[in-house]
Amino acid sequence: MAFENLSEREREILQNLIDHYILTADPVGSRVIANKYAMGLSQATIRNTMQDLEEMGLISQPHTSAGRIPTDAGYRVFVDMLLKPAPLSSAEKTIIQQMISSPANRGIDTILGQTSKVLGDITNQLGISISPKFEEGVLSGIELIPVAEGKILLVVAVKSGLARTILLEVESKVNTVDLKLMESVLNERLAGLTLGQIKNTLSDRLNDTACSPKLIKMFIDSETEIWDGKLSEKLHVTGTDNLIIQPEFADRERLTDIIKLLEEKNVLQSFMESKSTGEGIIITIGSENPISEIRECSLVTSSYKIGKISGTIGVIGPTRMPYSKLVSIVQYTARSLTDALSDKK
Amino acid sequence: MAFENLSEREREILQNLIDHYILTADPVGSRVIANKYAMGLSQATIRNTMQDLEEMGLISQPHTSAGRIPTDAGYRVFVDMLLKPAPLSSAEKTIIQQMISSPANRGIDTILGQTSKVLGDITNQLGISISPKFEEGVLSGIELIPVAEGKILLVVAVKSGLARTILLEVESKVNTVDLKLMESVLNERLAGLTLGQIKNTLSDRLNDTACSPKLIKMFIDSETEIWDGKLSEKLHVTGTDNLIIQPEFADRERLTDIIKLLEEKNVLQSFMESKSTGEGIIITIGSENPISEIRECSLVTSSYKIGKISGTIGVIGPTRMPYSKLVSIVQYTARSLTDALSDKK
DNA sequence: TTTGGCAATCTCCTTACTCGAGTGCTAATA
DNA sequence: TATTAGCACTCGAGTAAGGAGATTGCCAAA
Repeated sequence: MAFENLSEREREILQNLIDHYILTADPVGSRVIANKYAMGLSQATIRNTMQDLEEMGLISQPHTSAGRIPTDAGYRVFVDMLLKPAPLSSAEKTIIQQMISSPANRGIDTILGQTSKVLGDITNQLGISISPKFEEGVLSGIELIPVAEGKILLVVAVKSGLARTILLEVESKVNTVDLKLMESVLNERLAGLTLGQIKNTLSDRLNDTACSPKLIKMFIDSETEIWDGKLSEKLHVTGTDNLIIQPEFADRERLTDIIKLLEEKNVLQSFMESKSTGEGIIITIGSENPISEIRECSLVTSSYKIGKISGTIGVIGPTRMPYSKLVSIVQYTARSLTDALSDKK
Repeated sequence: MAFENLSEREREILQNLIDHYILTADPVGSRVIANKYAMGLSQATIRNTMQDLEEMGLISQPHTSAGRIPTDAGYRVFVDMLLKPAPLSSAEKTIIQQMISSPANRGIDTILGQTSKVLGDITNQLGISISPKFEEGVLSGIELIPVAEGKILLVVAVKSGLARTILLEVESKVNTVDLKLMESVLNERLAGLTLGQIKNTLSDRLNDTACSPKLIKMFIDSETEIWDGKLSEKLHVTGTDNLIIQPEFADRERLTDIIKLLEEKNVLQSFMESKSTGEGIIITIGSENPISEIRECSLVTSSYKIGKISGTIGVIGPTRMPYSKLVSIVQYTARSLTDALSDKK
């Protein structure tokens, strides 16, 4: 649908209506727009335009004697054509920076936890962060460390300076020499590949080696655990309480649905990862959303980088969310996060 | 308060009342008890006894024309004197076993995640699990692995076969020889101590060594991150949706309070850890609880062991919870968890 | 000691009704 | 032709009133 040919007046009214609705959560009537937004037009005129907007499917009436509220399509137009990102206050910038980068020497996990927290806090929505997609990482080295009888710690180091560790089990004792051999074979054959590539070709690559079959078996067996990013990628969610307060979640059932979704984690995770690619901000509005539990919510997502690996952060809230503010916040946070993480490299 | 001298009848009525209230969440009247629980007594007699119980502070009336509901003290007496643990069905046992122990080779974190999930699911309450108290662990070995320019992966292995890894940063390059030296010094001086002990005495123990001062500095700087268990202990919470459905959380404010608490994690964590010691089940009822957000909730906790290190699991729900069932479930789960974890040793 | 009976109490639900907000339409106006 | 004032109409939210139902406490009888 092409809404580029909306008249100036139609745009203005749509904008004011949405602005006001975002603030109050109450259907907006012509009176409010005429008075509060001093457009120099009478209520009647505004009513006429509102009728037009309704015919176009951009706004709707909950019932006859109520004002109008934006439809998902209305938000879409608003976001695409009318959105003016709201600048962040310096206080906001400071707090984002502080939360993300304060104590050095913390794991990326902690940092992402902080990120989702700061997102949740300053947006008053659900703040989300997802750890980097390990599969995109290029292997820089593998280390095998015996930690106990039958337990071996596998360290997978990735170019951007990330490392991942997994405790493997192997039947009976393992000879140190065997272990060292295995280690060097792995390093030789796998270095420079992305973990994703390794995942798909591992068994081939381990075909003809002099390594202990026991160890090879262990590797093949734990293939998925080791190389599949999903298992190590974590979803951090903060600010559920913000959601509960929103009038759109007064309905208990809708609330339980979404909270279940948040606990499930993996559904939301794959969806968000599929969304955010590249630099920009991506906004997904209400019914555009494939996950039924959040059909009445919008997402604002962006991605951050650590070296060449990317991850996703974002915000979820009711479709009636302060988009202009959120866009700026998410964008700024994503950038800060990228900066913070590359400092450490 | 000594309630040992409750008459047989008083006990029976209290028991029936609580049983019924747990089921329905509605105040229980004399009529229900007389009919449903066929005690061979008239309503009037039961009313009399109920008055007595109310005077003792074990039950109370929400308002004049309502039935009675148990007070916290009433639940206490119920739990201490009248509780008969309900046996688990074999289906329940199976599902607990499966969830906890299915795929081998998973990290303890995943297992604990599964544990809280199964607890939440089969109890219909909030399932909680906390990772083992690392501080109790006895160091079995330390390993320092260079993973990238200025980044060193520290592996702390503990006797029970657990290992913890932390990515440390150090200014500029580090000589491999220095690293090896540091490693062996650490192993020499710290092996056999618990991490808690190390935490308190580390700087002393590193006094006069031939190690690179740069590395020593790194260790001293990151002291807390490395040895403090709190940072690596995780709290898993599952089943928030179960809570929302409960009528006692119809009040939005109470709900937000508790959800904030759950997101905070550390408050709840230290409280639960302080509770569960040793083998048994510990039940904390409503106002016995120091955390104000859960003054209307009860906790059923127990602890599990991995080697000599212990951790906590449990369940949170409204004081009106099916204690007899929960006790059995938590107990069985804790034991299964201990078993599952020691299998792996 | 127990029980039947009864007045009293209080919540919850239903119904009816008013108030106010907002619309859409029509006719007048610029 | 575009805008506006005026007005009848619609509908939801909130309030008040009036039962219905449940349960109690107490008294007198068994």
